Amino acid sequence: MDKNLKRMATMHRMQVTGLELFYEQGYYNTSVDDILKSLELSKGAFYYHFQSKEDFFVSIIQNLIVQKVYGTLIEPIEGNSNPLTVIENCLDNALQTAENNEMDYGFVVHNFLTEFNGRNETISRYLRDILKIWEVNLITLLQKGKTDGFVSRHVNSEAVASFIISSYMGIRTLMVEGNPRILRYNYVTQLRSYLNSMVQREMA
Amino acid sequence: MDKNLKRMATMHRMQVTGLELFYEQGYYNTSVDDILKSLELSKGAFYYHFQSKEDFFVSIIQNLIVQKVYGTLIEPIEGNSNPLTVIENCLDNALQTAENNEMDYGFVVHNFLTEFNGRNETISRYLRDILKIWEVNLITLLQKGKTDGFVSRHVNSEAVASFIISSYMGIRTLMVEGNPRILRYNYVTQLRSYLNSMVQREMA
DNA sequence: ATTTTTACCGACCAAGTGGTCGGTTAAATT
DNA sequence: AATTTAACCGACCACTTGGTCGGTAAAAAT
Repeated sequence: MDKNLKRMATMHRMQVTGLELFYEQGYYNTSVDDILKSLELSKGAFYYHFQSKEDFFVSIIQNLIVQKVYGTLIEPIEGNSNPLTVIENCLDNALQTAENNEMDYGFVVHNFLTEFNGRNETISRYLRDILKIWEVNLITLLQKGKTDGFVSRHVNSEAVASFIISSYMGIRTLMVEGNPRILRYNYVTQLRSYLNSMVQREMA
Repeated sequence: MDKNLKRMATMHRMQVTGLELFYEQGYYNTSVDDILKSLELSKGAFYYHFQSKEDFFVSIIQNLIVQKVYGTLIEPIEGNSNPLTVIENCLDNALQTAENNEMDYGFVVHNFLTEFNGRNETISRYLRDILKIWEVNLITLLQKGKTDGFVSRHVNSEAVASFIISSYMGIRTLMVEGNPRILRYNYVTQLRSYLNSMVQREMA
C-alpha cells in the first residue's frame, strides 16, 4: 500500500482517462491505443498494469464507478427524513451535475449496461449489481418511510423503486441531446407529482 | 416498383438480418461480414445494394424501424378515447411483446440512440426524430384529452410525455436481464397510479 | 558497487475491419 | 441469336484491433 504509490497513480490516471473515453465513445468503439495516445503512454505500460481491455474496464467499475454511485445515489438518501423528499432532491442534484456536463454516474451505469447487455456477461453482471444496490437501498428507504409515517402503507416499494430507476435512466438518455434544463425541470415536476400520490395522509 | 422485385427482396432480407444482429450485438460490434455470413451472401452483394455500412443502417431505420414504431406506439394511441387508458394499454402491449422476446421497436430506438449518441450525428438525428414523433403524438393526445374532459387542465402535457417516454425506455433496459413478468406488472401498476393523478375529476 | 525489480517502451503479430474491383452468370432487351 | 444489364462473387487492400515480447533506464535492495 506504500511502495505502490507510483503504480497506483499511473493505474488511476489510466482508469480516469479510460472511463472518460469509454463513456464518450463507447467501449467497443474506443481502442486501447486511443486511451494510450491520450495519456502519452505505451502499450507496454498498459499491459504491464492490466491483463486485458476487459480486466481494465472491470477495474474502472470497481475503483471509480462503484464509489461514485455510492456517493451520488446511495449515501444522499440514507437517513431518517421523509424518503419521498430525499429521493426527489437526490435525483434533482444528480440531474443538475449532468446538466453541467459532468459525469453522471447513475447514467454512466445505464449507458454501459445498454452497451454490454447480452454482449459481455461478466461486465453486465457488475453493472447490474450496482443497479441492484441502488434498488435495494431505495426499497429499504421506502419501507422505513412507511414505519416512520411518511409513506402510505399500500405502496408497493419494489414497484416504486424500479419505476424511479427506470424514469431516471430514461430521462438521462433524452437529456443527452435535448434541452437539459427544461427536461430536468419537467422531470422533477412529474416525479414529484408521482411521489405525491404515495404520501401518508391523515386518517379520515 | 415492379422490376425491382428481386432487388427489393434481397435488400429487405439484408435489412432484416442486419437489424437483428445490430440489435443483438450492437452496431460497432457487428461487422458487415457477420451479416453476410449469416445471409450466405458476399461482399459484392452488399456493396452493390448499399453505399456503406452507415447507409445500410439508415435504410434499416427508414424501412423497418420507423414503420414499426408507428404501428406499435403511434397508431394504437390515436383516436378519441381516454388518452390515459389508451397510453397505459399501448405500453402494456409493447412490454408484452418484449416479454415474449419479440423485438420491441420502442426499445430498439432507445438502444441504438444510446449507442450512437455523441458518436454518429447522422444516425442519432434519425433516431431522435423518431422519438420526437412519438413525443409529439403523446402531447397532442394529452391536449385533446383535456378538451374532451378526460385529462385535468393543470397537467403539463410536455412534461408528462417525456416522463412517460423516459420511464418506458428505462424499464426496458431493466427488463433485458431482470424478471420481465414482474417488472412489467409493477411498471404498469406504477404508470397507472401516476396517470391516475391527472384524470379530470368532477367539480367540487 | 552490484544486483534485482519496477515501470515503461515500441516494434511486431495475427485477426479482423470497411470498402474496392475485376470478374461471372442468368435473365431481360434488342 | 446477340447483347446488355442486374445481381452477385470473392480475392484483395490499407488500416485498425487487442495483445505479445525482448529490451531498457532508473530506482530499490543487497
